Order: sequence, then C-alpha cells, then structure tokens
Amino acid sequence: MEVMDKWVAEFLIRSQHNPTVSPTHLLSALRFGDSDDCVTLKVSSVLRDLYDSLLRGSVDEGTLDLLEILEKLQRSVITESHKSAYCWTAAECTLRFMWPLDPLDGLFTDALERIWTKRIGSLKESGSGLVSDELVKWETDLKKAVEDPEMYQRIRESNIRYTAISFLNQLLKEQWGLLGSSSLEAVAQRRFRNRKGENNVEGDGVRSREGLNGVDERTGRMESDNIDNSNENGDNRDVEGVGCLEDDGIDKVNEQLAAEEEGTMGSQEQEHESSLDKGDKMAARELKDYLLEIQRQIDPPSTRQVQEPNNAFDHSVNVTPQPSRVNRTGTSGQDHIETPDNASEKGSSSQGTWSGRVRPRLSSPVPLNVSPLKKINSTVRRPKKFWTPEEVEALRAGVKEYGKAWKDIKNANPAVLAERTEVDLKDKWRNLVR
DNA sequence: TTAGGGTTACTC
DNA sequence: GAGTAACCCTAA
Repeated sequence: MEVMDKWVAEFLIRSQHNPTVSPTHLLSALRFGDSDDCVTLKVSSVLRDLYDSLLRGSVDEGTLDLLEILEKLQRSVITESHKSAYCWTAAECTLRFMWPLDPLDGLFTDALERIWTKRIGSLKESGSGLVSDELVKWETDLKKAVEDPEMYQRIRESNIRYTAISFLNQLLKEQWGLLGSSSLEAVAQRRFRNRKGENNVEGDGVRSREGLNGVDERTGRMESDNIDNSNENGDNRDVEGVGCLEDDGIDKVNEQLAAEEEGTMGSQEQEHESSLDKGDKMAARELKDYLLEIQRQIDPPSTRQVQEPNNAFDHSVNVTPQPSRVNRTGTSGQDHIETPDNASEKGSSSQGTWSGRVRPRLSSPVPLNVSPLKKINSTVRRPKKFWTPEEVEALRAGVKEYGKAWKDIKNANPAVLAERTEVDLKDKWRNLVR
C-alpha cells in the first residue's frame, strides 16, 4: 500500500470541511487491509462517520454500531465519555419508539428486545467495556417502563437526545485530541521546526542538515527529512499516523523528498522560508492529484467522466502508481521507462551534489495523468457537463469568501469542484451574474 | 492566475 | 437565427 494513499486518506477523512468524503467508501476504494497497523486510520474513519452523523442530526442504531467498532479498534482502556455516549445513545434509540401512549401497542418492546436484550446482551457476554453501571440502570428502568406507565411517561418526556449528543461531542473532541495531528500536519510541523532550526545555525548548513536526519528525540518517530538515513539504518517503519508502511512506501516518500531537495539544493542561498513554501506547494499539487483520483474511485460509475481513450491509467485497478516509471526529466526530450535498476544508477551519480553525502537519487514521482480536466489531445474538446446545484452553491460560497480568486475557491472545495478548472469557475460566474 | 473575447453545442 | 451554457484561446 502506498504511503501517500494513507496520508491522503487520513487527510481527507480528517478534513471536516469536506462534506463529500465517505470514510467507508474511501478506505474500501484504497483497499486497505485488516492489519492492525492501520488502526489509526480506521479510528479516524469511525470518528469521521460519527462526526458526519452528528452533523446530520442522526443519533440512531448506526451510531451504536460506530461506538462498538471504536471500542474494538482501540487497545487502550475505554473512556468514560465513550461509555456515557454509548449508554445515552442506546437510550435515545429506544426512546424514539416510545411514541404510543401504551407501550404494548407500539415498537417499544421490539426496540427493547433488539437493542437491550440482543445487542447489549451480546456486549455483556463478550465482557465489553461499554457495559457500565449507568447502562445497566437504564436497562432496568426501560424494562420496568413496560409495566409502569408512570415510569414510561417520565422517560418518554425526558430530553435524552440532548445528553446523548453532548456525550458524543465530548467523545469526538477527546478522541480527535488523542489522535493528535495527522501525518501530513505532523510532517509539516516537523519540517517547519527543522527549517527554523536551520535558520538558527548560520554558516553550518551541512551540520544543520545532518541534524535533520536524526530521529525525533521526543517522539522517537522518523523525521520526514531522514527517510534516506532511515533506509540505511533499516529503521523506517514508524511514521506517525501511518505505521504500516512497506518498504516501497518509504521509497515513494523518499522520492518525493529527494525530488523536492533536488529542486532546492541548487539554490541554498535562498531563504529557508521560501523553500518551505516550495515544499508546501509541491505537497498541495500532489494532494490535488491524489484527491482527484480518490474522488473518482469512490464516485458512483454513473457520475464519472468517460475516460479519455489515450489515458493509459486504468481505474479498474489499484489506485497506486505502477512500478514502472516514466522519466520526464531527460534532456533528450524523449520519455523512457525507468526501471528500479536504472534509478539506482542515477542514485550513484548524484554523489556530491549536496554536502558530499551519499544518498540514492531516486526518480521523480510520475504525475498521475488522471485528472478529468487534463487535456490529452488539444484538438479534442471536453464534453459539455452542466453544473450541478452543489457545484453552483460551492462557487457562490467561494466567491462570497474569496472573491474572484478562482484557484482559492477550487482549493477550498476540491471535492465538489474536482471536475472544474479555475477558468470554468470564472466562466460559470460570468454566466451567473449576467 | 485571471479576464475577456471567441467558439461550439444545444434549445427554442 | 437568437439566446444560452459550457468550453477554448490568449494576453497581461
């Protein structure tokens, strides 16, 4: 599994401003396995589902499912907010079936059987930490309410939903806090700290850069800039938030960073902050490409653009880049397939290009030619695609927030506007204001 | 990157 | 043919 897939999946799942992400579909499209190494990503997915449910105002038995999944994913001791959220959500799920005056006339008894006898009964049998004293008390009261009209009426008129939502919100806040920064954010933060550190060590660029290659003493985690060294040491398995990297995954990251460094090494006299901006922009471009691809993977087939015939990327296969690489940096102007072997050769030739340090020079990542907006043949006009109400709404909101900065508008809502260029946005706005 | 004019495809 | 929406081209 490609490390970038996981980073971007995590980024998308945690981007709560993106209303179109379905964590379940996303993880399914990216074909994540069931290995325990991906727990963080899966926990993020469950939390995102919970968050979306709350946004929709849904507190139902699907919420109970999510809370149970969350318990199974987490290895640590279950928190009090988790227990309370489950308890009050279960009560709310039952309360909604207390609509008839006589409990025996409605679905209340069915809900009791389904939720409390079967579902929570199974939890008790498995020794689940979700079974709290509070939950047991609720079970007693609800079952008593079947025979006790006064109890039934009192529960029926209580505002359980508010309490359930409060605990769910508390749980979400707590769990997002426990997860900490996403991998991309963590890398960006570390890079920023490192760049700042470089600025503080004037006239000793080599040493300061070497310093970047050490393992973070506080976290013990691999620094983004030390991946090449980690490879040499064989200690390359623990990247924050994505702990299930395979060797080729590390290599891909290595390529990204090597490519970035290649672009900045020749201008060491430049300000460090400007090189940081370059890295950020490169990451943003890569993110955009991956996002477009992921969006196409999770969209229903009926909503997809017809693939251009000469776009070689096959969407029916894994979204990860193919092992063969096309070198577009050659001076001959003619592309060729670069094998891992000749990539190694390039690596040996890069010695002395920066600080005299021996590091493999890996091929630049091949941009996935997957954007539906990329012109494959300049003589072919894109098929006409009418704007959806969601796209128009996103455009209106974007203009309201950013003005006529079409690129910013698109970047602010990449999922909805994935199939529109900045020029499309401008043209559509021109039509709208006519 | 954006603006503005032009082109194409479609409907009436 | 006019009007419209989406797309394309090019200059700044």
